Amino acid sequence: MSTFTEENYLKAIYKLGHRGEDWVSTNSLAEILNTKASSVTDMVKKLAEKDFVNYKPYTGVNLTAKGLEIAVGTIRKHRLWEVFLVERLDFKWDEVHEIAEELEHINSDELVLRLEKFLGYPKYDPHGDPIPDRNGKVLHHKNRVLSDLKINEEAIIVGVKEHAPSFLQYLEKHNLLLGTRIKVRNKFEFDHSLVVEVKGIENTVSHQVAKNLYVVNE
Amino acid sequence: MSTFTEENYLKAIYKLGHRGEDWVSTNSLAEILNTKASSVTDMVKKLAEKDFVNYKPYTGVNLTAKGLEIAVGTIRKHRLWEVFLVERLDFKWDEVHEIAEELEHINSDELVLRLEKFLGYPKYDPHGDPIPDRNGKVLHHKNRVLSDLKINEEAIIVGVKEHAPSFLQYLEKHNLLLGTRIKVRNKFEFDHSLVVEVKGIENTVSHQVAKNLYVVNE
DNA sequence: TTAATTTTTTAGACTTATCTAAATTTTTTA
DNA sequence: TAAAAAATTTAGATAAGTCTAAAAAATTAA
Repeated sequence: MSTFTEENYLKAIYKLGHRGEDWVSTNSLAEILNTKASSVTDMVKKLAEKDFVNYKPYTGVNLTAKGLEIAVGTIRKHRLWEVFLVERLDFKWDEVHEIAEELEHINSDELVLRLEKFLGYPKYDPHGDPIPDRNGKVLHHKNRVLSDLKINEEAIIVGVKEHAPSFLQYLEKHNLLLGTRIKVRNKFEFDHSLVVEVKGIENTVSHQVAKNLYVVNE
Repeated sequence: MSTFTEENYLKAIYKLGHRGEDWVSTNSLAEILNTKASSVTDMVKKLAEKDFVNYKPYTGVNLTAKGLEIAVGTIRKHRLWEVFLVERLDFKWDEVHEIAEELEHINSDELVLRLEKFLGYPKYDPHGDPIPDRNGKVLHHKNRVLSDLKINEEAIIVGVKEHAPSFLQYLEKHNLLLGTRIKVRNKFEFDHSLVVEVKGIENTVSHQVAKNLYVVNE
């Protein structure tokens, strides 16, 4: 069994660990968990004792198989609940993160399986993030972002890297929702902004936006 | 704001307080909360400081308006989630208590309102308990139990007083579900058991069962 | 390659919720 | 109504998770 807090630590380690480094640093964890480095050190030792993480002093942590299972399980629950909130309760995609952050810690395997079935076995959450299956398998297909595209390349928006409500609201206002077909018309070296065509209309998009939109060709 | 634990204390005080005594005793709280009297004393002082309860040493506690609101709100959430679990996720009525016990602490007014709408504004949970409305109003119509009926009186089962899975499973096996029309055929002074007729079939029912079934005439 | 800076850990303290054991108050009973 | 029993509270400890301040280790830079 793991607690609310432990699950949040494991989730954070998972998210940082899957973006590069082999060892996740104390400081980076403190930052995304909104806590202090000293608290992280304490907690990480407890997680190591429970065999949820490997911990090397002054180096960092990474997940054991046991820790990985809990982390992915928590993310799975988070994303399934987000689908429920948006598709069944009519929340908007920028309103669900906080609530799902609580719901993800509800502890019942049976509940998750039935929720998944009720929702029709969705593969992605409302932000385009893949939902891990019951065995912890995650699809990782989102390797390109809008700013990677060349001039005249066409693609479809399939996900967002940034989940801040303000970003999601921006996308909504600018017709840049998931599933939208988009074509790069021009790119500017100076500020890395680009001109894109969406539904026949041209618009300028900043680098900040372009690098946070996952796309696929086709 | 109130914590998980505080909500459970307030709920417990509400349940005990609405069954008689003006002041709920430390010991009775300890018993239903599965904790020790000394822990209850500590907690109750903290609740009094937050103005959730009135506390008189060596006498007991009762709820303030603020405490009542939290208690009823928590019960409202619990019962709405139970409806969701049974009606949408196909759980059985004897499987939902534990899960709802966790879900009831999720903190979002908007979520509760949308869940209630999604479920079609149900008035009762799967055990026949009334769901408080958004203003905290609760229908209290279940004043009679099966053992109160006289010989040849007829009634309909509308709720259960006891929620233990073993009791609910017993009722299912004996066709004593909510909505069932029932007629008392005989009553025995000796052990207070009674003979009832359900769908033309006669069956003996123990006092233990009869006093835990809420009924209404007609 | 030593000094300065940054990162990480340790030490000691706080809060919440709990416990056991002892003390106190209330209630019961003889 | 005084003694015994039961209920309640206090005192002192513990565990989880956090904090600040200081010490130690690692990294960067001159």
